[in-house]
Amino acid sequence: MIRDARVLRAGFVPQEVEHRDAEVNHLSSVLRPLTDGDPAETAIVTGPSGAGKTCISQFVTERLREEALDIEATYINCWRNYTRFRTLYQILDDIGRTIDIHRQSTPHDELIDRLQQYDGNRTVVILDEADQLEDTSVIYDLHSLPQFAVICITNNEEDLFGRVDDRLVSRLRASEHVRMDKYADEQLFDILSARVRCGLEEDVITDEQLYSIADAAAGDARLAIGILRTAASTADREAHGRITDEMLSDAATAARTQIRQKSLDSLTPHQRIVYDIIKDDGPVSPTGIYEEYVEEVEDPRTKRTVRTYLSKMSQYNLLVAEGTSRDRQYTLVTEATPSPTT
DNA sequence: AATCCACAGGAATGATAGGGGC
DNA sequence: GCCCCTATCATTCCTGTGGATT
Repeated sequence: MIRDARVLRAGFVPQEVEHRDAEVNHLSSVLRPLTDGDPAETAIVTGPSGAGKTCISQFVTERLREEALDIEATYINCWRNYTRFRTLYQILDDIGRTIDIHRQSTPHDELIDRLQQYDGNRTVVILDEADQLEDTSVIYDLHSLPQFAVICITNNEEDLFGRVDDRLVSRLRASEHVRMDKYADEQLFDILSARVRCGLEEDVITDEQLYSIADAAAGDARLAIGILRTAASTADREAHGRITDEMLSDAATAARTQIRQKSLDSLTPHQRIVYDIIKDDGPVSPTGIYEEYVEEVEDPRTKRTVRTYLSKMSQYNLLVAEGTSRDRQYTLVTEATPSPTT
């Protein structure tokens, strides 16, 4: 029933991108100078999650590499923990300059020097989720090196600009912007059916079912494909000839909880306790949370630290903060469960 | 209107862990 | 084993904000 599992995987870059011609052309034109060996501007790609930012960035760079021999590309996901050191390290690793670098005992400056001295091919560096960088100076580091072309991918450009220093902001504002929106349901449907054509046998899933996936995913292509993948693998495992509606709705909830679980697993015990307090007590004020927290643990951390936990968890989309100042309250992110119809 | 209070989050600092060089 | 490096986490101090209190 599964013909080609690759096309359903997260991170698969298709041969043809649906409904993103303008954005693809725009980004291509920014990177075009590279094919003549010239430096290219920094590009910023913004849009909500699952809008195809990562996909078109990789698609464009791959196509560029088909056209010109001497272009390298490296993809870095800055999501979580990506410090300046690790980012630089990974870039160097990808271009093969880490042979004699020791993971834990090399100064930053040494890494920068390596990059500066790099005299190999022009390289496209895709910084995915760049707004998640702990230390945005990496962008600055790269920006000033002509042999690297940078694509910064971010959900929200203000989040990114708010965290880089002023020198860079003005330069980034001047750089090329590719803005993307959520997919409409029909577009999502087209994307899904293209994947189904390559990935699944015939008649495994109906058009109506694809529409209901598109609807549940609310414009998020990554989520939509995730749902399709999970449902397909259930059907495959149970040796069912086709995907049932029940598998689909299970897959939809699974896809959501999976994302949440991943974030949850990365919490420290103390953070987890704070999370559970909010889960059990519903909307709580920061002081309420802290008092409860002090009750529950042996060696409580400071208030400031708990505040850091709270803002971290909101960033991970586990919590939402409502209200400002004194009436601020924290709640768990309400599970969005869009119903198939309506 | 002035003041107070709870809160958010930046910056600097310190403690601790772990890898490599010697 | 000691020294040097970085990472990571917590703490302390501090500034800014906005609603509440007087």
